[in-house]
Amino acid sequence: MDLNKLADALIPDENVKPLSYYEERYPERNLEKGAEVTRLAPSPTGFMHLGNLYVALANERIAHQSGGVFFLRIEDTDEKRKVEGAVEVIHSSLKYFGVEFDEGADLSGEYGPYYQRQRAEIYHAYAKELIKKGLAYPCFCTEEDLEKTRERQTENKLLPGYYGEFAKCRNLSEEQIYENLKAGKPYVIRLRSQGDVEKKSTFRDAIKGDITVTENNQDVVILKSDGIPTYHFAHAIDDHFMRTTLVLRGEEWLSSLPIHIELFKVLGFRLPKYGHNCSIQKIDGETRRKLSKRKDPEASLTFYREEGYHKLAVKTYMMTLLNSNFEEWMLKFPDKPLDEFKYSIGKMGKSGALFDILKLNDIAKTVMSNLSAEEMYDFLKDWANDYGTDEQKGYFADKEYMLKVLTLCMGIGGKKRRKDFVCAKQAVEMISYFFDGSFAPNYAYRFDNATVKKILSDFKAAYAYADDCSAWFDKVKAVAAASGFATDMKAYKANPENYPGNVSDAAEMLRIATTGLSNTPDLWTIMQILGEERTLARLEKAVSAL
RNA sequence: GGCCCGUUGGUCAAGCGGUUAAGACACCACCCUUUCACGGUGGUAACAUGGGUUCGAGUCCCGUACGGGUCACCA
Repeated sequence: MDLNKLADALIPDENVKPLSYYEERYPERNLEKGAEVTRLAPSPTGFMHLGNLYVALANERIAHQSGGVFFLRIEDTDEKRKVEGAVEVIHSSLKYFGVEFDEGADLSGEYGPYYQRQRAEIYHAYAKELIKKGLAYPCFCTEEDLEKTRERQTENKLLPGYYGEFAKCRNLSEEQIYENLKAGKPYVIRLRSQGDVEKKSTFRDAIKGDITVTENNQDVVILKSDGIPTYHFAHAIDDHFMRTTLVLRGEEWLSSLPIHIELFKVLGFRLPKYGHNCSIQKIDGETRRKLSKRKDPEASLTFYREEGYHKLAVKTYMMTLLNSNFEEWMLKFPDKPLDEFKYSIGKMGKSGALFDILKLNDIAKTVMSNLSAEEMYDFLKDWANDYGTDEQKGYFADKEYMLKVLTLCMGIGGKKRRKDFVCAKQAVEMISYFFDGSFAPNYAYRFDNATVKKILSDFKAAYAYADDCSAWFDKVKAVAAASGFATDMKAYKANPENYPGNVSDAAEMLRIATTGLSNTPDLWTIMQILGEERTLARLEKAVSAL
């Protein structure tokens, strides 16, 4: 059989050039020894998963830390999953979290094009080469054919797939092939696998260590009937010509590693290093499972933007999951930028980590507490502009006032910063009581109405805006005492049964009356910020609500 | 079901044959505090399981259980 002729008949692509052209066009990168070239290769589905950020961050750190290159390649070989504007989403959402590419789709770069659809010519050149060498062949099987053999295989408990005796088109005669072509039957190009499933070997995975791999024996599809390559084939070609040195990807790829190993071998390419990282999981009732795009809002990167999580918080949390010794480092050097941490692949977890939003929240609180009032103002304002209600947007009209509120709520000027704010959404809601339009208290006192009423009324009568903090508190004490409440905490603790309550309880009533909440910063300052008129109005409102 | 990967407190995890089995989050208690927080101190809590190997096993080997992944003209 004339294989050269067959290759031309099967893949009539005029753009195809001699193979040496591609090797010259995409030369070895001129990098320092030890520099790693890594990549992120997502499908343009328009959805960015937390897992995308997770693996992107690892790749980015490794490349940049080693003086290498981190690039973006778009795996758009599946027409059905493609979504308009998806690449823009990839860039913007990763950029928000501080992950940027050196080259790739929609960026410059010498190793492009970075969209797989635009690389058809290269795939075709190598598919033809394989055909010429007898290492690939056309397959005319229909979906039904494949389905039938699969059924037969499962019935007989055989390994499913297209291989050996089940590879019906593997040994088609020249006449049969041309007859099928003439008849216009659609076909795919399959690899003529040389592997043997009985043969196993150990493979060094950068994350998991030594793993055992079985040789591939599947005649996998390398070119689909529309002439577009499958992931496996595109991966081998692209990562070779983009000169990737380390493929760090999700562990769902581990099982197709044998295919990739054979493809690289058959194409005559040197195999890159591989690291398969585990996915972020979530506990769902009794069972753990992967964070699901459909079921879990927190799986989406947009979730963190909508909630207003600070990017540093999310990035820091990802790092704690990514490298087990990161957290220790961070605690030791709280002021150093993240990128100074020495990232190592060896410290990546071997088993899937459970997503813990409480831990994220804790980190987020610390990040937020380190902002200045101005930074916080900008951060919250940006969030409100994108995701807040009109009313919330209005909070930022009077910057002076907002700055006062934030300075108080963050505890700036005190010995220690407060850590009340987790994310922008929650922070903005938390300070809503400073804005009359949003003040909708749900008074929940722990004492009976008569007691509360007396204390509120007494305080209202005594309140003077000009009082300083200690004069103010003396009045709180006096009011508490007038209702028989303990003003000496030591005495109260010794014999709590002797009193209806203590100053703390009285202060809580005042706090609830003026803010609607039992957890707020210093009350005296709140009243100072609100001003005399509004403070009295709120006390009045609370009294009449009783 | 076959193949592959994994299993240390509720969670993230140190640990590389001899440790009182770190640390962080969460939880609880106490202290600090004129109110709310922050902070400080302390506490509860773990090597999935059964066999080996060894003077000695969370660490090495085998089995079992459980969990995860994967078996496409999807990536």
